[in-house]
Amino acid sequence: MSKTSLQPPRGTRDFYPDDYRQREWLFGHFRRVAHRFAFEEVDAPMVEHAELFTRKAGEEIVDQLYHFELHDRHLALRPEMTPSIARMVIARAGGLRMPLRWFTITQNWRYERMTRGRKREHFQWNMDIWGEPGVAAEAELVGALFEALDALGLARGDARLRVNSRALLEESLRRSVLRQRPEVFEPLCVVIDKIDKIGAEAVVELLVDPTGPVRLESAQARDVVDMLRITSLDDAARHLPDDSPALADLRRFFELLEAYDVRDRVVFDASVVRGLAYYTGIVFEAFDSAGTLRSICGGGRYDRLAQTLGARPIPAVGFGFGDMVIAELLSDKGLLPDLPRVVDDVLFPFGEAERPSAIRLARRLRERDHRVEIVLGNAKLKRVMADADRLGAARIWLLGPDEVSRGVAKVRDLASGEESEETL
RNA sequence: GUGGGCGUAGCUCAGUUGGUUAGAGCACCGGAUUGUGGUUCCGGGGGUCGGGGGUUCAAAUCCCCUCGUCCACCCCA
Repeated sequence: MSKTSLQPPRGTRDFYPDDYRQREWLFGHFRRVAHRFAFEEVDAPMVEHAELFTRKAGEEIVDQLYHFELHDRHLALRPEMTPSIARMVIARAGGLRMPLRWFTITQNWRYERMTRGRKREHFQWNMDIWGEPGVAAEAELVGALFEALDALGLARGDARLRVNSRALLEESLRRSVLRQRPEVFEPLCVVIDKIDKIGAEAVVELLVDPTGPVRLESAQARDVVDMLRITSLDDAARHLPDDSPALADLRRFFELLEAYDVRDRVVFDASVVRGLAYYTGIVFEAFDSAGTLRSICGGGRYDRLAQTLGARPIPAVGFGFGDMVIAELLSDKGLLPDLPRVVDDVLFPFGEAERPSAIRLARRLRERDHRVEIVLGNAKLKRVMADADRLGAARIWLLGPDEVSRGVAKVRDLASGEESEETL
């Protein structure tokens, strides 16, 4: 019989106590910020019906599903949280007070090639607002994500947000390319998301490819690519009518960011479209200023997702913030803390005769929320002291035959060395 | 998917052109006589050198395959 492999499957991680403390430190910041913004935490199953995720716009994420069939059901591990949130919202849409603010911290799965900052499972903090069509929702989310970056200890200039609006693109294309075939907008976005990676020429090729999903004419494709180079709102305005709602939304969005005091950390960039098909309006992604890592987080407005899933339209906006890239960035900057184990009290019964007294004392301390470790086996005092020291325990309680017979225990403060007696 | 680096004790690594029973530091366990501490000193356990095959009198060392991991490219939340 072959030996069972002790390694976790490729692209997955074990969390030993040190790692887990670091992970909880990060999640704790996510959670505190979410609570400060009055978001409620929710969760959904890690396994969903595969069809919840299998959209047909050519997204890479669909090809990377961990999926399997079981008893004629096609199931998949969630690659992202948004569809599950959408499912939950839609299922109770009639009874939910909108706009609602929900957040999740979940493990997501994608079967993909690993690189720095990307494994096959990762945790993601999601913040979503459902039922609010205005850009106040986007601004609130961006405010929250910058608060998180600040809380984690990053300096103001360490990370920036790039913002665009798919609605801007859609409006300007509606008069030309999209007039006859509005359905190509989603695959078009998926293609132009690749521009940073494969270059403008390759994107044009994909857009005109007669066997592809978009099939633009050459001149149209070049117009689209040219628009992506725009880096100021005023330049973008020249492609649009004065009464463009998308442009007004973006301008208002930037105004609101001033009130959040983050306007200087956000730039307009027409090439940001995001790789997911369901975005419809403002999209954004945060990246480290040095530009050495992948995007830290990203999100945007996805007003048509509910319809796509067969429900009545509900406007929605959200972002996902992964645990891996931010950990790389914090680690590079020396901001990832080494967190020690925390134990308040170590209780040492010298022998089995004293153990019941130690147990009763432990119960009292635990009721007061102390973290209490009872020495479980036979040990020498010297050894127990050294262990308590290394644990970082605050106090050690010595319950010897002498003390217990007098109904007391000796308490030693390990930092000061002071000893006193406490009644048991 | 392509190219490269790495894989030796729990961890970080050393191991000279192939040559006895494979090493160090840290960690772990025990001891330095009586019921008191991260130091010190002494001792100990632990490795089929990632796995498989080959060359050789002899392989951690050379060759092939394979798995894992890291980096770059490629690709993408």
